[in-house]
Amino acid sequence: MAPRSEAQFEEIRNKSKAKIKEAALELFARQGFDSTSMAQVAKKAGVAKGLPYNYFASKDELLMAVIEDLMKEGEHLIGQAFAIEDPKEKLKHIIETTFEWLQLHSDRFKLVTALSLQMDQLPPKIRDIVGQKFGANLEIFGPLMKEAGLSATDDEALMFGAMMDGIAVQYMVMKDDYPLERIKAAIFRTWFPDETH
Amino acid sequence: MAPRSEAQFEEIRNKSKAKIKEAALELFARQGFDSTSMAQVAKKAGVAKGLPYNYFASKDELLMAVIEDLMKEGEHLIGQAFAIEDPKEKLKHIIETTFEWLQLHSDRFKLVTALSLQMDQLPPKIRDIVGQKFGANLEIFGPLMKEAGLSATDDEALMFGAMMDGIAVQYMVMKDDYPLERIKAAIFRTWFPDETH
Amino acid sequence: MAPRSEAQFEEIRNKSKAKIKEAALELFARQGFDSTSMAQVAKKAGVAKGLPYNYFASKDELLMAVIEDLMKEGEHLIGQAFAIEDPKEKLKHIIETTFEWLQLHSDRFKLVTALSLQMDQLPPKIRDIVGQKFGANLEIFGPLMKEAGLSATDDEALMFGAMMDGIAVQYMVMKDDYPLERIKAAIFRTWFPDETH
Amino acid sequence: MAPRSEAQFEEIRNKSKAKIKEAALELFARQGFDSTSMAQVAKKAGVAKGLPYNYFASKDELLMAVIEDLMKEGEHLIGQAFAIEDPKEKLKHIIETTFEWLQLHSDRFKLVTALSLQMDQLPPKIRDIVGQKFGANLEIFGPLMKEAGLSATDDEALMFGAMMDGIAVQYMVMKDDYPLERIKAAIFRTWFPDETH
DNA sequence: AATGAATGAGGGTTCATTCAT
DNA sequence: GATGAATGAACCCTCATTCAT
Repeated sequence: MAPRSEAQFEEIRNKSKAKIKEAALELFARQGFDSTSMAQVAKKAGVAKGLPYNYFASKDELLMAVIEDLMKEGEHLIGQAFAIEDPKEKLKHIIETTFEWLQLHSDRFKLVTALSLQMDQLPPKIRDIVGQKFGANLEIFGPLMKEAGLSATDDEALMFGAMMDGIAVQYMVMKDDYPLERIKAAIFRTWFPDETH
Repeated sequence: MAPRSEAQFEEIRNKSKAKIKEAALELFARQGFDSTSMAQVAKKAGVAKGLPYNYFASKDELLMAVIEDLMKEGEHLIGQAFAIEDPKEKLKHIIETTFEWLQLHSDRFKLVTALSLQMDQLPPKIRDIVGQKFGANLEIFGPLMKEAGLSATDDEALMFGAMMDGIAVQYMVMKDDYPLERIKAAIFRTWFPDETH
Repeated sequence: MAPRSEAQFEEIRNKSKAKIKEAALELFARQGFDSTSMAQVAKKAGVAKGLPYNYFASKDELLMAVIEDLMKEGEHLIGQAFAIEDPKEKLKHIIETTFEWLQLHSDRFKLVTALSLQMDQLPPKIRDIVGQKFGANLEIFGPLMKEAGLSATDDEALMFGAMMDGIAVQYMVMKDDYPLERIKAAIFRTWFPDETH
Repeated sequence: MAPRSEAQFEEIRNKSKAKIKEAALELFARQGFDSTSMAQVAKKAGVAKGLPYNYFASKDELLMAVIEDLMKEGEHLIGQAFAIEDPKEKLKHIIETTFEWLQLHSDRFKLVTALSLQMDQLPPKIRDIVGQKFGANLEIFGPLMKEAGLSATDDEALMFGAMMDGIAVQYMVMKDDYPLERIKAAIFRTWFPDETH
């Protein structure tokens, strides 16, 4: 019989990689990176213990791939927001999307945050990715708020960014005990008072 | 040698326990709980590898003891602040102390935050301690700000608390790259505009 | 396409087998058998990871085939020498060829020698091949030297054979640090003093 | 109860280290280094799987320790021989000891020889030890034979040394099929003809 | 109260081998 | 005949924990 075509192999590979990354993301996010064993990942992905190593050279590389996917997703979202013309709408959209994602995927936020907290002992490559991402977050609200006419100073933007991060962390930790909807409403009421929500 | 009295034994025990907890706190805080081995703790404490198990039934129990001490410390600080009469000064003092401690002991904040993020799989006892602490944080600023005449609504207090937590996390992650002084100044300028700093 | 004839298939098979054995020989010789993976062999041979198993039932069988080829090569060389009439020339030719091959293919000698040293746990078939070869070496110089009038006794031949093996091992280990040319010259000077070199 | 004294611990440690090294030597020698697992070593030594790592940082370090012991033993033997005044007796003693050890411990010779053959991929430290040992062997017979009035030239010494190595290798491989006694007798007859054996 | 040698489960990783196509 | 994805046993090593002294 003829061997499979390159395209077929490509598809198989992609599927397996996706399965593994998905399992890894879920487990890393829920239990933390250190507390997740490669065997667990393989099991959850429904593959043999050795397969992940066909696709990822090490546990660290798997984490990297997972994080990279996450970052791409994040960039995609931001990208979509930046396509919006109206500055106020743009900012609103970002805030809204953030809340939405926070609720939908708080585990993923947890993973990134937990990694950020132990950046010192992360493999350099991961450290770079995560660090750069975190730095970017800091600078995102300043221009946006100015554009939207919502803040006169960088300081206000800084504080706003801190608040958003704080909300995220508090929600990650407290989950259903956290008044996410209330604080979201409060934010919109405070910064977009004219509009109806 | 005369047999030691019960009190003497007690003192020896307490000293050993203290040494071990101190070493554990430092290592857990700096390297993370998972990345710290009991052997490292013992070595840093200057005791034999087996001794920690004379006082703490397991690594988890040691963590618990360490966290409990940390919480006590925190309560003590809050307690000091609450001794202040003037509501505005009380709030200012808490904020200032928070910043001070953040700079002095960001590692400890990191430990607690990292633990909070993986609460699901923490031993129940630790989970309770940490969770309760985090919950308390949420509720602390509301009354204080109202007392101090700084916020009309609970929502504002909620946002303020989130911001403080956000600042903490951002600082833990970025350390010297974070404009801590600037944001601190901005906070005081915003919430305590009359006064000189 | 016309269906290929049996002969064509045969040729294709032989080419693949040859490619794989060649790659295996080179890698086994350079890195050792244990340190060479089947994946490496396949890659070096330019075939898929599974193909070697179409031709060789296991890594051991592949080794066997490689060794067998090596032995055949050796026998061929010996055969050529034995075609020489003059006994002295015959012996000289063998010695010279040995040195030549030692320099050219010390890696292959290394492979065989290394295998010989762990014969106990070699698959029986390999053990037989290697063992028999080694035994033959022992007996080869006796008749030759007698024929050539160079040694009166079997003992001298035995010592001569040991020396040749010793030179080989020492050269394999020390490579360029070993005075191969010098010892070769010394041998000829000692056993073929009349002639010029 | 009082803890054991430092001397007691020292003794326990030494005993365990010795047990482990002994087991390792035997297994490495018999099966080869690569083919021996740490679990096997532990089992043969009668200790738990993890204990060897209390004493040797890695499998390589264990090998190093084993080799070092072997080298020390070798040096001790040579040292004893060098205490002999009469040059001829000295040489005879070395040769005799070599044969004796070869018979008694051919496995150990095998280990060192096998390692020598794969020096390229040995950890540098081991490579150095083994390489230096092998080099020393080359130079030992020259002075000795001259002293003993047995060889006029360096070349003869070189050939003699090669022969001794060759005998060793042949014996390691063929074991009981090898005429060790006969070749030993032949050597003495050739180089020490005056004496009776 | 204190010591540190010893245990063994479990984690990351490799690789010979199989098999559907 | 050929491909390479998939399997899983086995390997090296770490570390929480136990225990005799």
